[in-house]
Amino acid sequence: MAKQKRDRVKDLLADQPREGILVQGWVRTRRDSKGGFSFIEVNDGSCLKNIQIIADHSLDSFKDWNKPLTTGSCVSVHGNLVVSEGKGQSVEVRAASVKVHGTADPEHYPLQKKFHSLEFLREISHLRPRTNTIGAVMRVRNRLSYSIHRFFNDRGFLHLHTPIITTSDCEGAGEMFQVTTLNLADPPKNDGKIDYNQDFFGKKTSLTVSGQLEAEIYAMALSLVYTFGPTFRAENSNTSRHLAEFWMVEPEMAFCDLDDNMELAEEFIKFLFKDVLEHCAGDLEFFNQRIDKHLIETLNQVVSHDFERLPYSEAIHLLEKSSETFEYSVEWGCNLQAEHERYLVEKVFKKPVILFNYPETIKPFYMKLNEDGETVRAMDVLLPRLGEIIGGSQREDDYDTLTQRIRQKGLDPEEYGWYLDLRRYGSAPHSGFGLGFERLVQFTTGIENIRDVIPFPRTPKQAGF
RNA sequence: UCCGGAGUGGCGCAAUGGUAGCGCAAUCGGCUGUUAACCGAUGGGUUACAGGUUCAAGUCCUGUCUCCGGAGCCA
Repeated sequence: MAKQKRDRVKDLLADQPREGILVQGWVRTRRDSKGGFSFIEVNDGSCLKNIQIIADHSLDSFKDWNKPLTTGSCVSVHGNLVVSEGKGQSVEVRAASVKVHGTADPEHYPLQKKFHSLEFLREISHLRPRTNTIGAVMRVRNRLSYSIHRFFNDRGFLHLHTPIITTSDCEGAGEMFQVTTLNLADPPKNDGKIDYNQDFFGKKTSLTVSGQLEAEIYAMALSLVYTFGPTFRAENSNTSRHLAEFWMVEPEMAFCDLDDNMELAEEFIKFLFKDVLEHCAGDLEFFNQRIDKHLIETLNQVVSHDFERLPYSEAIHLLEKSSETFEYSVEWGCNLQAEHERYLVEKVFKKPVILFNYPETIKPFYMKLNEDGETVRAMDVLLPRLGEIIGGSQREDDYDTLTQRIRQKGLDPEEYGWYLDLRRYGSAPHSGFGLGFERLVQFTTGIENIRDVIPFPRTPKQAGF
C-alpha cells in the first residue's frame, strides 16, 4: 500500500472540503470542550496560519493522545477537511485518528502559548523557529533568496561560487578571521615569527570579507556574474545591523559604469520588494500588525518612487546649510555619520537615496578615479531607518592609475599581481556592488535586530547552536 | 571598542536599606463550537557571579560576565 501523501496546512486552508487528508505538524494550542472534543491548532511551517483540528473524545486513539497532546508536541492527523462550524476559519479538519510523535512536557517546554520577547527567543535559537515571528521571517528570507537568483538569472548573470578561505590579507576591508591548523599552544616559529610555511596552505589564510576581487576575475571573461555567499568580519561590532557572519550578494558587471550600476541597484531592490509584497502577503501582514505598523506602506513607497541620486558634494552642501543641529559637523572630505545619512533620507528626501562620487581619500584603492582627480565613482544606497544596504563602485580599470592608487594607499602593488593583470590584459570598464542580505531581510520584515533575521547569529561572544 | 541602561519564579515586570509581590504560562477544578478563550484554586525565587559597607542588602560600593539601546567600523 502506498504511503499517504502529506497535506500542507497552506494548501488545506485554500482547499475545498474533501476526504482523506493527512496533517503533520506541531501543536500550537489546544482547547478542550465539554462537548466531548478538543480544538487542536497545528502549524507545519508552510504558512503563518494554523489549521484547526476537531478531535472527538470518542475516537479509539483518544486514550493514547489525550495526555501527551500539549503545546509544542508533534502530531499526525488523518481525517477530512470540512466546512467549519465556528467563526474565524472557513475550513477545519475533522480527525479520524490522531497520533502524537514527540511530546513537549508543559512544565519545561519554554515556548508556551504566550508572548515571548525576541531577546529571550534568541537564547533558545533551537526552538525559536516554532514561533510565528521567526517562522514568518524565515519564509520571507527564503523568498528573497529565491528571488535574488531569479533576478540575476533572468538578466543573464552567472552565479559564481567564490572561495570562503582566502590568502589575501590585504583587501582593505575590516578585521579578518584567521584560518589555521597550526597548534596554537605551540606554533612553529622562524626568527621569532610564526612560520606559516608549515600551516595547511603554506601561508596565512583567512575567511573571506568579500568575493568582489574574485568576481572581477570572472566578470572579465563571462561579463555578468554575481556571488551570494557567507561573508565574515571579525570586527567587534555590537549593533543591531552587524553580524560577524552574514550573507552578501555581489554582482560584478563588465561594460558597466557607475550610472548603470546605480540603475541596477535600484531595479534590484524594487524587484525584491515587489516580489515579497506579492508572494509573502500573509507574513507581511503579520509583521505590519505586530512589528511595524507602517511596513507595507513603506515597502510600497520604495517600490513606487525613484531613488534620489545625490552626489556627495551636494550632500555636504545640503548638510552645511541645514538648520538641523548635528553632533558631528560636516565638511567636504569627511565621512558622513549615521545622523547625516538619516537626515538626508528621512527628513530631506523621505525616500531611498543613492549617494555617489565620494572623495577618494575616504574610499578604497580599487574604486575608479573621476576626471577631477578628487572623487571616486563610489555609491551607497541608503534606506530609511536602516541606513546603508548597498555599497558599490565602478572599478579602476586603468593599469597605471590603479598601480598609483595602490601605492598612494600605502599598499604594495606586488601583492596585487593577479588583480593588476586584469588591467594589463583585456581590461574593460566594470562595476559592481555588495548588498547585505540580512539587512534586506530586516527591511522587508520590519525586524529591528539583525540577529533575529538569520537562523543562527554569530556576533562577538556568541556562536552558540 | 566607547557612552548609556538592564540582569528578581519558565516568561514579562514590581518592591522609601527592614517579611520578595503582580500579570502571563504551568498544574488541578468549573464552563464553553472554542480560537490571545473565560472563571476559581494551587505550586513555583540562594534576586547574574565574586568581594565589600551595614545590626540588616534585590536595593549602597568595587570588580567580572551577559544582554539591550546609541556611536564607531561597515553590508
